[in-house]
Amino acid sequence: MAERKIKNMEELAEVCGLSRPTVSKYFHDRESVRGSTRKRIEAALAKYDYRPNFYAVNQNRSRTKNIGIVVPNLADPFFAEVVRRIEIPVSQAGYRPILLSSHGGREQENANLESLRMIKPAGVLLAPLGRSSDTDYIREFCREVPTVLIDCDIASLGEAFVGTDHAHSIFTMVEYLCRSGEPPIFVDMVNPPNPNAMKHRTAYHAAMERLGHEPLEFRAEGDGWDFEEIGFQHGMRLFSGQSLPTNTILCSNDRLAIGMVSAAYESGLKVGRDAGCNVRIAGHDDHPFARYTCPTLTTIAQDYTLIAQKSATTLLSLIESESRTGNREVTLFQGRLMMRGSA
Amino acid sequence: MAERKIKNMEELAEVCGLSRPTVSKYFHDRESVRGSTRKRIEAALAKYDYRPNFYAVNQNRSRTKNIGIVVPNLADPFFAEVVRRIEIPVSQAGYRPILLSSHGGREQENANLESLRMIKPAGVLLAPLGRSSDTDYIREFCREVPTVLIDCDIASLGEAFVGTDHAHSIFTMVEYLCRSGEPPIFVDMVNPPNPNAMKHRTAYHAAMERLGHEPLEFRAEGDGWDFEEIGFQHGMRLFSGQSLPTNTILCSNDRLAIGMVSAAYESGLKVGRDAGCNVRIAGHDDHPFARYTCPTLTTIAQDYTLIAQKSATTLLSLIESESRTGNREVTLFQGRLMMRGSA
DNA sequence: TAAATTACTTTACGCGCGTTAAAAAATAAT
DNA sequence: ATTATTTTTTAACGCGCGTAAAGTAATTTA
Repeated sequence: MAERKIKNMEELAEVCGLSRPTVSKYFHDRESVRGSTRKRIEAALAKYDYRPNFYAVNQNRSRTKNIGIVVPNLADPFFAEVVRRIEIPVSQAGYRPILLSSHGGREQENANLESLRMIKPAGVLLAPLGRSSDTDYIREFCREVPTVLIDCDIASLGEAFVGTDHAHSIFTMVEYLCRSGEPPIFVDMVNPPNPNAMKHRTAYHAAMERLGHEPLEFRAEGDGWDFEEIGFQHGMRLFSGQSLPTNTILCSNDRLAIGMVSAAYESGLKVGRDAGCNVRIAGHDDHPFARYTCPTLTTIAQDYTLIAQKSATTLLSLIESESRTGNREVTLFQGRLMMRGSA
Repeated sequence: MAERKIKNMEELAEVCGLSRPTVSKYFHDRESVRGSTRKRIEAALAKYDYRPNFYAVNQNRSRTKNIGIVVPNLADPFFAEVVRRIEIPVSQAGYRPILLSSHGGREQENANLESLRMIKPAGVLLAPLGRSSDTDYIREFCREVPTVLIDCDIASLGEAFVGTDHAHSIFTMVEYLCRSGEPPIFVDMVNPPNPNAMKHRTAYHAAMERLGHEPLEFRAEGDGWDFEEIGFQHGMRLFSGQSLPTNTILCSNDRLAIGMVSAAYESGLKVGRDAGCNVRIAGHDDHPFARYTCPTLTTIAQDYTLIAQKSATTLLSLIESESRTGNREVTLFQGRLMMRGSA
């Protein structure tokens, strides 16, 4: 392929028989040069192995073609799936996605944003940790970089927010559970590290009151993101005692529910809504594995695809228009009730 | 905090009452300047909001402080967990991890490597797609960038390889299954997109022959990475007919097994090794959810932590020593049999 | 075919920092 | 206090590219 090593744009221009500014123009917009010129450059590009120096290109830009994506925890399938769906349109629009996971920690989230500031990204898609986020720092960050929040809304931060209407989805679930059997007890952690947990809790209370039932709560001890284990442990405890005031459990998220279903199985209880079942268990999120629990998990589906698409297009159009108008767009998608076997 | 905006190192040096080269030296190694000088710089840093321009810093480097991490599919929990454990030591060593997922596709894998080349990384940790990888391209890449392969070995590519001894772990599992019940049938996809699938298959055949049993295979149709669904679909089919020649199923990986367990449940079969059970199902990988299937999944644990640590330290020491000696180090960790309820 | 338009070339400066060599200053050792 | 040593300063060049101005060449329009 190569006979001679091209080390910079100057040399590429030379072998094209063109001047450097023309070649530079080409890289900035291939259509901005005459067809015959374009062909000469592309011929050279095919023959020699040259790529513009990434660092030199970006050095004098106040905004680059990078887009940051920050999520609380990549090992959580919800975020992994969302990210996957965001990266596609971002790449297609000619931007480079920079993926950062905060691993559940506030310091890491700040470090990630700090790290992004250095890169001068065109924009950032941020799924914040929520309660443990450093709101002041994020506010500061948003002033500097066009940012769209995902999944977990914080006050009035960022140019836009895209997420799920949790009040609606929890109400839908509670209403369904009440209608089809005993009213549910709500299970969550004492100090949930994940976003939206509090939203679920208050939505549950509101729903129960609206439907004329007494809210019931079980709050599980435990730290970290190992929700299945926490759900399992507390499930074992709950199912061994006689303490359950109702046969219906609504978990704040699917991962807790997955642990609970497993605990029920180990305890010899039959989960489901059919006659002969001992307990109903429902979750929230439509976790990728919710379809494969035994029985399959009744839950609320958050639309990964819509959330990802909407947030990506919102950020992209924000960037292209260069307008930071300030009228913050909030998009809430409604979750869908996935009636499966467990409740 | 700030009274005056510091826009470059020159200005920072000014407010420190120092010269730019001294400040530059500080950023390169804080210990290389006198204590009193260091304090002046750090005082200024606390007072003003300055960060060296990332692009200018790297512009003239042939190697930067970036380390690329490329995985086949971040939505697969195995890789998500490995990545999480790699990022920590990499950051601590002062490098910046650049995470890229190939989303299961060859083009994306190449695009990721291409993208990394532009960044001039100090090194790359690559978990290749395996069968669908572009071996030639990767070889080319490895010549340019110090690369350590993870999880899936390819010929003699890269400076080192870190993974699991699949032959050993499959033998361990087959031996256990044969000893404790009927010999297993091996289940995998016709065209598995994930790495190591072939390795499992040949290891299964070898193990069965060595133990004096006839190898049995079921190869499932299906495309993509939605292994649970494929396992579920074919499980439903297998369990509805009378076609199973043995009551023991060894799935090539846990995700298939998770789908199979679910299908067994839906088919009214009891999974497990106890009397009264209809079928035994085992997997491989110790997927994060293997602990929560019903019953819990017997599988082989790959040590995420060891693989991540070893690969990170190998790459880091490779980078620091600047030696590309050529004697390729291959590290295989032995998987551990996780005897749970399903087999 | 001349005029008008578009595309390209030449020249030159700037970006923020790395880096180096020689000179000056500060500190440590004698 | 003098010398030796370490640290800092001054001055200057380079990196690869963006970009702007002014001039030249090629192409299109009338």
